Amino acid sequence: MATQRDLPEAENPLLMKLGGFMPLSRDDRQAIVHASRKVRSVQAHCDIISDGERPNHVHLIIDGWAARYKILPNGERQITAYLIPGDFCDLHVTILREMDHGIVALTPVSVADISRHEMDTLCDDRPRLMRAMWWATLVDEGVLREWIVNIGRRDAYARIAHLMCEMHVRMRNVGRAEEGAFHLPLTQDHLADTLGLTPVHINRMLQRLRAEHLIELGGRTLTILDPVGLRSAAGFDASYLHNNEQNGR
Amino acid sequence: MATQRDLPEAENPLLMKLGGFMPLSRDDRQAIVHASRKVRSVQAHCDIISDGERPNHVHLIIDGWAARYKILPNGERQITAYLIPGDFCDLHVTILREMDHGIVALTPVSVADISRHEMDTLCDDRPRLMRAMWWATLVDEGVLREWIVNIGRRDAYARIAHLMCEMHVRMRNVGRAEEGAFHLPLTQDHLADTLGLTPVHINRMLQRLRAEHLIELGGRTLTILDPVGLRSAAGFDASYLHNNEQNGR
DNA sequence: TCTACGTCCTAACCTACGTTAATGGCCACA
DNA sequence: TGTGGCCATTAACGTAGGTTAGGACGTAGA
Repeated sequence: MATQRDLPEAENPLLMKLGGFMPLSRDDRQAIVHASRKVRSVQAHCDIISDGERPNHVHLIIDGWAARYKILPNGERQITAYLIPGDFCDLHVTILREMDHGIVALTPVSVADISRHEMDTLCDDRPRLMRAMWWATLVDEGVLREWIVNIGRRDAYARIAHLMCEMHVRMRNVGRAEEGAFHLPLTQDHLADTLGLTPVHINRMLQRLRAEHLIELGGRTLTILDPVGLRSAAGFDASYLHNNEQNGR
Repeated sequence: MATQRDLPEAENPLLMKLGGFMPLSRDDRQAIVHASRKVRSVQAHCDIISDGERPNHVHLIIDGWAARYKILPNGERQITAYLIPGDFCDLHVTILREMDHGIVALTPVSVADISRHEMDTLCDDRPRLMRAMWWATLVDEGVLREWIVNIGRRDAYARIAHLMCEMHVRMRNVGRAEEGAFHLPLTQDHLADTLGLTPVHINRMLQRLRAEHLIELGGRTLTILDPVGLRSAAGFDASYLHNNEQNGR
């Protein structure tokens, strides 16, 4: 399962992500490449970590999409985050007794398993790296807050547009988007479970976004035809993503 | 402004909160009491930290209620968290360039300002304490996720009930609730801005919760008359709060 | 070639919640 | 002893989004 070939630096998504926050030394970069060497494959639709589990490793997404989700007693599902290359599933969850939610692969996913010990030495030896990973968790928290705002205070149309804007920026940050087009492997059911809507209504709003020439969506690829229009429909302000580079485009 | 009298241990909410996660040594306890000695008062309705600010200190709520909030371009407000005694406003926000939201005092609030330096030495010298504070931030994250589930997938009635259950557990954890009654200094407008509803509809649902003898609410005090009934109306499962003690009651 | 299944799409109808607006209680302050 | 402001409450009415139930299409596997 585990391949031992190191990813070339240019393809390492964590490197790209953290590099967008602060410049990293050659040693820091190599330490990251080294830490993410043990890559494992997970099939689509399989849990990477299940609710109630107590993981021994820290899991880092190298390739593919995953979703954090919770199941309600009545069987309904709420997705609380999307995880894309460069995202940690459970950066410090070893402190808690057990997972209070599950993480499922939406596509075939490559995960790097990083042992608790390896993580500790990484943080101890490389304070700048630790700082960069702190930054990443704080951004994740900011994203959670923005999702609350999104679901709580925007209508269905703006909600979808906002999610698209966010995922576009995040995909660009790890070199997974170009020219406003990127891989969005979500069904309308996923979108519904993410945004607190029904699949039927998601469909209606997608039609509208298409009719207004803001997006093209098909074959699991999203193309943003009119970035300015989409952002204004969403009321999107990227500052909560705390990127160094100029935000938005 | 700042009073120099140390809070007696029994009244220090952070001590109570962290103690609910792991037993703390005498030295750890004194370190916390010492760190929270510089207490400052903030009037109700004033920002403790404003959007865009870059705080120099870490702020710890010692007494009173505060709310994290974001304002949308159209002027609407979404509250993304309630902060009660023992909660940090911005535990590691010094890493980010600036705040991406504001924090407002809902009642007169006592805040302890802890300098960045003091925080660092606390973490360096007392690894157990650092671990306990990690735990607290992870729980905060879990709460954010649960709020997404709450707003996304529960109806208005269950949403309100769920918030009440959560705040009850959290208030109990810091010794601020007894016999199912506690101080809830929120207007119906606050509840609306928290739960993605309108004040009018909040009112309707409160009437219903009262009519069904689940709660009493008045004079800024919430009394939970029927804890089991309220929890079942909410679909509340406290495991996301990761307490040591038996959850729920 | 047929069947099974997942996904997208649409239509008709329904309801939980929003909107607007008015009333009354309470309390601080003149 | 008023008066203004905040807050809770209620009613009448409007609508965004939910529900139910289909049909069309593509793909996988027998």
